Amino acid sequence: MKVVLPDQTELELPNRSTGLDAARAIGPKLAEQAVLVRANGIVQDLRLPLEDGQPIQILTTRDTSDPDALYVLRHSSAHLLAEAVRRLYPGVKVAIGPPIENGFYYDFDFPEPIHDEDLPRIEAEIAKELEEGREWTREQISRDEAKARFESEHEPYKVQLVDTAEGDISLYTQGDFTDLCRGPHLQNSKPIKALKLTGIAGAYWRGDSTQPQLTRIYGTAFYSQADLDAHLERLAEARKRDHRVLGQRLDLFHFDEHSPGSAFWHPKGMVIWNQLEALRRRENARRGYVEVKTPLIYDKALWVTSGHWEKFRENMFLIPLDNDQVYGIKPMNCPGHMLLFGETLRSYRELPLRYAEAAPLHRNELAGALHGLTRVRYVTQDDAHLFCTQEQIPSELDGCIDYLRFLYGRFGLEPRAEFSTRPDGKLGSDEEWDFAESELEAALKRNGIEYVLGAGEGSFYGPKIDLHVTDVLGRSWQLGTIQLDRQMPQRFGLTYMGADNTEHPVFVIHRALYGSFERFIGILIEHYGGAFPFWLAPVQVRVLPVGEGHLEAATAIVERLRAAGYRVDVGEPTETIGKRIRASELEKIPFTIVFGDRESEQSLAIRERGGDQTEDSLPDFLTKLATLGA
RNA sequence: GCCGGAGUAGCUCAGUGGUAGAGCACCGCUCUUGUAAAGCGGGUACGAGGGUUCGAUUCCCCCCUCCGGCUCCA
Repeated sequence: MKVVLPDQTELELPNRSTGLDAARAIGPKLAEQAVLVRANGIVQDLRLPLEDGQPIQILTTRDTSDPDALYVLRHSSAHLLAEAVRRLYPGVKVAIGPPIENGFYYDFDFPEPIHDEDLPRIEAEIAKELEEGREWTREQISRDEAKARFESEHEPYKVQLVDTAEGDISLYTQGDFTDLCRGPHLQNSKPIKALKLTGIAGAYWRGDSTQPQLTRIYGTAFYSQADLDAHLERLAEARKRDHRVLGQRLDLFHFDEHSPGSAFWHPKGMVIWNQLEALRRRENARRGYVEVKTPLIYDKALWVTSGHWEKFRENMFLIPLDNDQVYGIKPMNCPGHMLLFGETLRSYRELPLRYAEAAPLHRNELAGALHGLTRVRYVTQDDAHLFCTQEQIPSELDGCIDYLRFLYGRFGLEPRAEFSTRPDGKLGSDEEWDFAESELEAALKRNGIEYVLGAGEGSFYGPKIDLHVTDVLGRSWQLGTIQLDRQMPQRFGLTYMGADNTEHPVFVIHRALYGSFERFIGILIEHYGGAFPFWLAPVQVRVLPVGEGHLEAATAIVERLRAAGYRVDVGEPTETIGKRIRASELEKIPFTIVFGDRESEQSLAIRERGGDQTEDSLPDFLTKLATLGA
């Protein structure tokens, strides 16, 4: 047989040769440093046979930043962790231990809880393993054999995994630890030059909250200590961009224990909010939306009709009244909009009817799920409900997608699209979902949007197109969403009178493009690292009089700029000019004007955020600002 | 909600079974400033409740909040 190397040369090999055989055929050094092979672009264990004619690429310990090379390193590291834990904690049961983005974890069922202080001890045990050196061997056995083996080792989680696995089972052994594992793995532990355990957390077996909770140990590993150091440095840098840190430092918002999950918006934070609101209003109007306002609380009967009582009650704040009635504070606007639409018999001439409302919503999120602005209980969606005929669905979806592109382009955000399909416990029939899902998927394809499938991730009333972005800590958050809903209008008995003088069912598209103001602003803070573009900056220009004698002239400049509509303040000369410039930089104000003896309205000393300095007349500066406006 | 961790001044942190300290911020005074921190002085704090103890910020219990995960979701 032969395989094709990356430089297109062909390598002749005996039949059934493995990746390692191929490496050996090229050179002993390569064989020693090899960590895995990419065969036909797919990662494969070095111990597995190649196929005739395949293009192959051998990755080595020198591919220190290749994601696949890191993956295999970390996967093997997870096995070292398990070996160490089994030695230190007799009676522990092992579950699973995969590599993940930036590291790896292993889930254990400990007889006694372990704590942060245990980590150094485990790390030391792993260091010992690394010092001794470990080799991985791979074997393939039948399912029955594997099951018997893990049963005799009293590893119930492994037995369960075997039960649900398909085909033969592969095992990897290093030291005295054998794990059920698909691989691939390193040849030996030599390439693991830096390994660090990063934390302990609870995690449900198989990600299911009805299953027992296991103890997850997180760690990370690299091909060099320098890479680990750089990784930790990046984390520290990311932390500085964290919207919770910047929100405080830039005086944008805060949280108080008297209302967990509900932000207090400071004046500077409200500037950003209001800029987003203005953009939304302007663009909604341009795109044929109409603004409405609906109640915040409704009786139980409304929530029963909408399906929220059945599907969403856990997340709702309820208000019991004396007379056995219960009211619920709205977690979504849709039921109110259904009532509004159904208030009168609608004509086909009125459709599509696009109701927009950015009302406060309250969702009783689990206490442990709250997270800065990205997961709050008091949430404000830039919500809209598009009531339309079946025929209008494609064009309405196209309109939403166009709007999305416009909006995200405005901020330079590049979200990932996810197509979320029917969940367990959906409302409505499979046929209705077939239709709704096909409409959404067609819209994605028609508009050339790449997406991943979120099977079972849809809302209880309809499938969704979701937009996700990643925060500085690598967590993915959903922002915008477009959902097609047949259920809600049906439940509210909504119809329209067609041109044929009969009543037809109404469809509703639920759509929020920012998603929520809170989460969107949280993401923007991190996206810009607090250095907002001019049109969003809470303070756009600060004027600094050099001394007391310049305060009056500086204030006049401020007034001129304010009159032109800009957000401007003055930094009074209570401190040295150097210190006030520093403060202005730390507050990330786009322009700082220093005004002293040398300046006049004809020659302003203008410092841009970051330190660049120019000289400009006030009228020219105003002209320049106009080009930066929203 | 679950697992683990943490709550000391506005912020970042130190510290103790005998009621606490620093830097920054803030306030006052001095200086009168030229593109990322001028000098001196000053005020302010042990998350809530209960217990052990002569005495608890410190030890124990419970609650709350926050942090890292899990689950869940804009």
